[in-house]
Amino acid sequence: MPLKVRKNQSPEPPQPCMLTHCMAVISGAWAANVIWSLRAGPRRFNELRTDIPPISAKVLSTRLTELEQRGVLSRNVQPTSPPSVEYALTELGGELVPALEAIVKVGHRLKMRDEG
Amino acid sequence: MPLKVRKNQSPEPPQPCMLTHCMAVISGAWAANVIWSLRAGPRRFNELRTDIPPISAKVLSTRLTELEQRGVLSRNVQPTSPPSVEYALTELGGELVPALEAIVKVGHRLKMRDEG
DNA sequence: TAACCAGGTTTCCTTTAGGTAACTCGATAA
DNA sequence: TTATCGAGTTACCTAAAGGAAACCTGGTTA
Repeated sequence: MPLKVRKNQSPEPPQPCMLTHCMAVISGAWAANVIWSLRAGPRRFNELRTDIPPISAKVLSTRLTELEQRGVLSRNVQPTSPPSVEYALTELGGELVPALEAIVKVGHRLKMRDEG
Repeated sequence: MPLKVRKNQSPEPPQPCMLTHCMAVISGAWAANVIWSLRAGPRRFNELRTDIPPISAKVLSTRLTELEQRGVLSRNVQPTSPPSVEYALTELGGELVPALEAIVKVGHRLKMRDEG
């Protein structure tokens, strides 16, 4: 007799599409780090590069464009000379911060486990 | 005069490596969905496949192996016939659930924004 | 007038993650 | 004895994401 596929025991139907949707936003290379870096305030392009040394200009640029399109951050050009460009989290972007905090917390435990 | 690179204003030094570390765990394809599916209790291989229809056996198998190695879930074989294999979150895995809940929450807001 | 800065873009290349599909294996049911 | 099931492997292929390095542009300053 074939095994029955048990109904998933969750109290309410889960929403995997929401999960997938949001994961798509934060799982691009360095996306989470960019958001994390912005959580304390606006940051310029080259500041982000020094915050996240291994990121290349190309990937940073790609990621910033993506995140802006998704409404997570805003880009605004300061009319200074030379003009500088500031990136900042939007309100929506700010809502990602608690999620990332939770992730960092688990990161700690994972590292403890890996190291001993 | 070159622009100064402002110090990042965060109150405490951020821990981007923790973030990267943990993101590595949950950002593989369908990894978050697998964990999400297990949050309500143990699940068998084929149950996970029906929970997450687009996942292929190969990727599911890869992901389960990875997640087990990282201590996020446990695998145990029930001596039934045919033997069935149950996957369940470990305590460490359980700590990822609040993070995923936070992510789902933002997923909702992202979707609202995209749709209307 | 040559070099430098900020903030990118472009080109090119490589890797690798992921998808498909076919196959395995031991046990059991028809 | 053939088919089915659960639980995976294995082989193969491809798209696309990411890295490196060079280049660009408009202004500035040495």
